[in-house]
Amino acid sequence: MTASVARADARPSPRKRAGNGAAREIDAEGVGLDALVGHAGYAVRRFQIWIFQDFIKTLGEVDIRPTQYSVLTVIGANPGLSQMAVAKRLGIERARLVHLLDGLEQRRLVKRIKSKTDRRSHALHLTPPGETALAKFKRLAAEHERHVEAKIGKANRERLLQILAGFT
Amino acid sequence: MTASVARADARPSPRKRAGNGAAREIDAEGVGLDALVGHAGYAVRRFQIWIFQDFIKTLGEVDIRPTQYSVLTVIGANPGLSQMAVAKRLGIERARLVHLLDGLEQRRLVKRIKSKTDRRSHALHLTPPGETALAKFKRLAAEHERHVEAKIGKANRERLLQILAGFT
DNA sequence: CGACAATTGTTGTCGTCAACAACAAACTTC
DNA sequence: GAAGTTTGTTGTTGACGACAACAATTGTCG
Repeated sequence: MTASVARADARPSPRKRAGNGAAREIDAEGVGLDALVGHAGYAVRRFQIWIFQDFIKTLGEVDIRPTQYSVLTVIGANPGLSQMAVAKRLGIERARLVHLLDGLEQRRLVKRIKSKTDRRSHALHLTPPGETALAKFKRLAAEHERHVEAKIGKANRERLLQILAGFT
Repeated sequence: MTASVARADARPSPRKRAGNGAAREIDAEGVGLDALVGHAGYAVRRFQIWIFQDFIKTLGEVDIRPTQYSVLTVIGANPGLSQMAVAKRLGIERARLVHLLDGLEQRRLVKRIKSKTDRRSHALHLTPPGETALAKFKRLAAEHERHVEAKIGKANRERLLQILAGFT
């Protein structure tokens, strides 16, 4: 079993009300995370929540969420892609992509064009206003990225991208 | 607009059917991610999905998900915590924690004990079988962590934990 | 050629999760 | 004691991942 690693910070920390049978630790200061501190998944989850919230807030004025941004970016860089290709590349299920494209198409950012060579599939394109809008989205996304840099540091952000490059 | 950075890899790559008005890029090889490669959020999201899937699979035999594990770990390390304290510490909404605890209590892993000093709050404790079970969960979680290490490398995993330590 | 398998887009359901809103009970503050 | 706050609870909404099933179309292979 190895030795137990029960408490992460051994700071005495002035307890609020260390009652015996009562609920302790009103604030989150003296609460130890125990084994959680050694788990990459926990840190990654918390960071991902923070980063998405900042993205959503920064792109709030244009009402674009991270997934929508990723879809638009890939279509913009690879016009004519099929829905399957986009879904595969982004790790989105094709069933989910249907709804995403429905929304983007209603907003006149994306067009589904019936393919001539394969009548099952749709060739995805940005509309002219979609191209203009995407340019603005990219500027806002770059601003969001600067928030990330300010939060964890320039070098750390680049190291992070390098470490996780295999998952993109 | 700066110069467009449309394709990430400039490899010729034998196209499947580079039709003009047709859907291209059946497989996900030649599809460029464009601006997404520079976004930490995208890489983090993909990594987080992978890491959670591995966690769920590795802890599949005991049917414990990441959030449940984090709740059990914190309660185990800080017996008597209130629901508010756990929710705050883990960044979970207290409304969500209610359902999580309902499930854990039905499985006899956790007990809600009415606090004497504050009759609103509950003091959270692991049951004896809960303690035993958590020990097993921790062993499985450590195994999952070794999967992470095998995936991104030992040094990279530690660097990652260090970079994201501020979010725990 | 023609039957059978595979693919593409679509619809639907299910479960997880974050974000709110509202509420009763209990506590705090003044 | 009245007003405001906190705690736990219930409910709703929406994004999201995971499946399953289906029609239309295409590919395969005997």
